[in-house]
Amino acid sequence: MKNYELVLHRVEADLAAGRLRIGERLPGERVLAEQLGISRPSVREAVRVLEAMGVVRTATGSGPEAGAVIVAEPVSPLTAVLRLHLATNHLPMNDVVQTRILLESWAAREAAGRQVDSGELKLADDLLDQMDAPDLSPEEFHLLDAEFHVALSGLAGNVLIAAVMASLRSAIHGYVLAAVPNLTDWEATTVGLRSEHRAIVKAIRAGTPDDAAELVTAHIRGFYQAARLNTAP
Amino acid sequence: MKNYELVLHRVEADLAAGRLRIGERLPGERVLAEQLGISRPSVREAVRVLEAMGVVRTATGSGPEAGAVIVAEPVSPLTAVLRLHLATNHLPMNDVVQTRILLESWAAREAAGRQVDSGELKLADDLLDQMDAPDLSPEEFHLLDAEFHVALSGLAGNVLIAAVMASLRSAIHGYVLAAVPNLTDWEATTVGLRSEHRAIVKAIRAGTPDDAAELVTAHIRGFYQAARLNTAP
DNA sequence: GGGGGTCATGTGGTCGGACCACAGCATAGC
DNA sequence: GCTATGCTGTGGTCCGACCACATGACCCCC
Repeated sequence: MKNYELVLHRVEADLAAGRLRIGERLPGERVLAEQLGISRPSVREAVRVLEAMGVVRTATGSGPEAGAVIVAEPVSPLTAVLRLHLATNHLPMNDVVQTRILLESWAAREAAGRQVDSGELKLADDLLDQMDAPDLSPEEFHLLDAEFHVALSGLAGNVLIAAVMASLRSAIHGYVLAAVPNLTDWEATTVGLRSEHRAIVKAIRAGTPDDAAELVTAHIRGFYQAARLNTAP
Repeated sequence: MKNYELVLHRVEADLAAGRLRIGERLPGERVLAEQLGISRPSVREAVRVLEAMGVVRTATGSGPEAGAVIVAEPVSPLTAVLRLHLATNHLPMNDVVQTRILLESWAAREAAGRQVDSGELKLADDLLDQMDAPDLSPEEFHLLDAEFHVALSGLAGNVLIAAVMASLRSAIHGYVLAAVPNLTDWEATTVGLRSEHRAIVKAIRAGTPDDAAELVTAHIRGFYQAARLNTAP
């Protein structure tokens, strides 16, 4: 067993046993090193891994915000894993798109089925209004688009699926932007996407699960076909 | 920008550009440190993160297997992220179960729909035969069970979904085992699970997607209800 | 007594150097 | 020709030091 794994196991056990809770601080690196009988560099390697896993956030200085604070941020590590494995070309873009369709159509169906109240839909509406601005760059448009889709996924009330969706969108953001030139007509594309978004929200509000799921599926599939993103980048 | 992030960006860029391929070796830590003008500890922190992300595998010694070799192992990092966030209690077990049902029923539907050839089903059959052994411990049984479910998910041909499924199973393995005492009758449970497994494979082989998906959904939901695992641990 | 500036303190961030264990390979010796 | 030994390069670990930063206590001046 490598020394830095001692720290990982210790922290995981402390979390599982409730000895460490979100918002609390990890012991200082020097203290942790002495407690476990290992060196500070070994502790640091473990803290780095925990940081990459979205379990701690480190900051310098003093005060309650400094040090290694326990957080629960699952999106960034999932994003990192996906991005890196997309980069190795051993994760076909087509599989990512297929997963998006599966998760998002499910979320839309769930949201429509459980009759979300209009307060939850307000964020989505606001985002759609922002996307109506006439002079958005592709980058700005897609950031709002991603936020909208993530918000929709959140309506289903499943933390894990929402996190995976958010990380999927973040991971492929660069690839999507790079594919914009493949579109024959950017303006026409945005008009279509905008009206499809409105239709999806309308279906969820109306409480018609099958319609909502179908609209989402067609929406995603249509864009990736237009952008020719269904093959490995 | 922290120094170890220099290494991460450098490696990700090299992967994306094809300058680093799977099976190749990362430059030595000392070399990397000098190339980027940073210290070896900083490089080591980055390598640790890459290792945790399933992108490199490190080993001591010399020869082609030693050093930091580029690999593509998405399951272990996903497992680690899920396990850690389950430990923080900010990821409800119910959401994980719901995700399992969604992914696995989809995979079963896909597999049944595309008429997998019997060679691909042989692994699943073999695992089911092994699970018929009369004196399996709960631990052994669930390991085989997990392997069976992961194999099924693989039949759909989506690398990402198969990886997520495998990591879900690994992450909850401990929780499942801990819940075995909740079952009123372990023997009767295994008999039921075994026959359900056979029925699922039969439906896939018969090419009846709706049946396959429905059987998988009932199978998973039934077990978690019996084991009372639908609430946070 | 109050207010503002200054320094002590503790945090992570970084560095250089050193030594160890390990695996493979070149080479010397038989 | 074969074996055994040492050389080489790899990651693994440690030590000690210094830096940048944010805070809070302290002190001086008004």
